[in-house]
Amino acid sequence: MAEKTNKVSLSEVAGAAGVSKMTVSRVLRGGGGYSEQTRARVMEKVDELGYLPNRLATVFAGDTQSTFIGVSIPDLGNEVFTQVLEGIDDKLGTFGYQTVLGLTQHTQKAEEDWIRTVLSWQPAGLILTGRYRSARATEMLKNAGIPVVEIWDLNSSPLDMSVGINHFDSGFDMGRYLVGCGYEKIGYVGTSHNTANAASTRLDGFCRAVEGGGSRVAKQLCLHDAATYYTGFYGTEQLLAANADITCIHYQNDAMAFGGMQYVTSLGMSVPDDIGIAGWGDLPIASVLPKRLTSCHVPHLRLGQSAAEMMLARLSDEPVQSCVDIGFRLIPGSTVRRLKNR
Amino acid sequence: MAEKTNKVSLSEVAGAAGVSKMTVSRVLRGGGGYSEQTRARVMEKVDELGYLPNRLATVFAGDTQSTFIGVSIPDLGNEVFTQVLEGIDDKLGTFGYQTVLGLTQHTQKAEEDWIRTVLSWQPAGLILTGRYRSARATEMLKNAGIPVVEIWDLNSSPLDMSVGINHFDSGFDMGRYLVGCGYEKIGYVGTSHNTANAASTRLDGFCRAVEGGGSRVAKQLCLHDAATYYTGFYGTEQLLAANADITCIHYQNDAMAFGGMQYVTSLGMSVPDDIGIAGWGDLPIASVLPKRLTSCHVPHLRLGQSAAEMMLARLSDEPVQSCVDIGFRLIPGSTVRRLKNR
DNA sequence: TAGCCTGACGTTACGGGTAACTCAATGCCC
DNA sequence: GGGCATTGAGTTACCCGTAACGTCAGGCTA
Repeated sequence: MAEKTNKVSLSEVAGAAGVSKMTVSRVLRGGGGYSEQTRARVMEKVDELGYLPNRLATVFAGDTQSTFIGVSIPDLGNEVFTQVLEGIDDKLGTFGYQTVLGLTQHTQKAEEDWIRTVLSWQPAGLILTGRYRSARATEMLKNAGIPVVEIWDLNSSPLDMSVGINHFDSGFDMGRYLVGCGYEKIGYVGTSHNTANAASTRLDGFCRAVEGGGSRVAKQLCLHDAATYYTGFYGTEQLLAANADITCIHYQNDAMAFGGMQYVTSLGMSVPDDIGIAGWGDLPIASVLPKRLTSCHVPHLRLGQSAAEMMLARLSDEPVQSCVDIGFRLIPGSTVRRLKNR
Repeated sequence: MAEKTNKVSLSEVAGAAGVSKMTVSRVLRGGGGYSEQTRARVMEKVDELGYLPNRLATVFAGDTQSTFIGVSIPDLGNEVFTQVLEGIDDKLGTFGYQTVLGLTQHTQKAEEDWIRTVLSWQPAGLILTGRYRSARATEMLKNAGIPVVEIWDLNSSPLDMSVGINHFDSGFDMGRYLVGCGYEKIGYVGTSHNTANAASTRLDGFCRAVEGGGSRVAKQLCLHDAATYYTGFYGTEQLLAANADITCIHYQNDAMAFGGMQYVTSLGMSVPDDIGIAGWGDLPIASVLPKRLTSCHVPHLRLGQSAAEMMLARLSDEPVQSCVDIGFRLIPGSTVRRLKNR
């Protein structure tokens, strides 16, 4: 690498303009304390030399906060999270903050390592997905003394702030709805990287509702794979191979549901006459399907924006509600049938 | 905000351990120059106080490079870019670098602003999507003296390094293929945020091939919207409303192609008997469709990884090929028909 | 004309690490 | 026991901005 990045510093500009670096600093920050003549000469040299300030020095000196916000999400393959991330980055960017991305790959180890590293860069705050993390990570976060927003899972006793939805309730509602539609043997296809995450919380709620309603979850299939189209496809194949009498399948998200729907269609089955399909998340693909996909709408973009807003409010010392339930809405759709009896 | 982040510094650890901060620094970096006894006592205090190094200080002092890599992509709603980003972040993370995300929203202005800001944080390097940027941005990049990888569009005379594909050729191949299939009136549906981007370069190549082959592009529809499912759906509606005799439609990407396919299917048309559909990018959704979608495969994840590898190589002063063509592969698929004549 | 104020700057110190240097104590050889 | 390398530390300077304070000339007041 360029042995000595030929960065132009304040003092070089100062030297060129024939003033002290303090004067240059004053001109650049525009607080006054210099003559118009000096300002013009300084700005001329700034342009000429292509001076770019070194924010490291400012933050390092403790004169100001950094404008980094660390944002961790599990992965980018799941559209659910990319939408949340887009909402966050959009809002943060508008207010001059930068997103430092962390992909935790659904492991606490990766998250802990990332937190340690990113904290060493003195971020202004962190936005983290999920509520379950290692004790060491929690301790570092507490010691860091910076705002932390935990998103996705609503955390009623957050480290600092939290915005998300109640995944248990969301799963429960879906379970109750499917039971209410008259389904008695219901399957579930999802992925499982570990047991402490939002999807498994939804599954818990789902099972509770289904079993409480007198039906049963015939089979929960948790594949160790990405939660996307093809996983839904082959997961459905596996599920039906072992449980041919299942009449309805709930999926971890809409992408998997679409994959599953493609599989059952390839068998010549019809949705919802032969089998019911329910997804989750109300992803964009659902907008072009011939039948409205039974799903659960979550305002992903809004969730991300809210998280960013809470962070920004905290950073400017405004009052912040520490726990925000962004809400969800069950979408009945037409990929499950409504039986008359019941 | 916490008035004075109670960060533990080296000297505090030094004070607690009864040594100088230089000794603590030596112990933490493990280069020797201290006794086992001292090491143990220092480490004990480090753990006790929860000391986290301040990387800002190190980089600021110029003793070492930062481990930030700025990565800009147009948006997160296009799966094409999220895959690239995932490839980049994965590789960078493995080698201890952090991704600072920038979403340029397809505008040079946003990219320029982001570049200016991110450069002030002294990143180790930048990875930028696309090859067209403002003169001012280019100048800043040149002055920065850090490695820059331009991705996506192959740039044969890059600022520094480039990895991507030849979009013109890719569009050309698709055009030639569709003409070869016997289509004579072909439509195109894409989006256009500005004219200087990869998609429009593909469109240029596509038109050239189609017209050179004696067929014609009956209508190019460039919507000012996100390049995703629903845009493909309603774009197709618009296209066919005005040009009912089009027999084949090429889309900017697979998501739009899928949206379009849903629209024509909703009209009762059959693919490819009544109309041909061709996408681009070979996105995951294609893996579950009943008919293989005619498309163009691009190794997105690999592209991202290559970009990161080139960056890492440059950062460790290894020789790097400055221009890498990652290649694409036309996927004939079965959503276009092959006519016998021609 | 001394005294005070103000505008326009310069000077100094600081932050948290690290390189480069200095220094004291110890061990070892002849 | 004196000379010399080795080990285990401490000391100083520096990186780039900014806060806080100092300086100095000129204008105004009493």
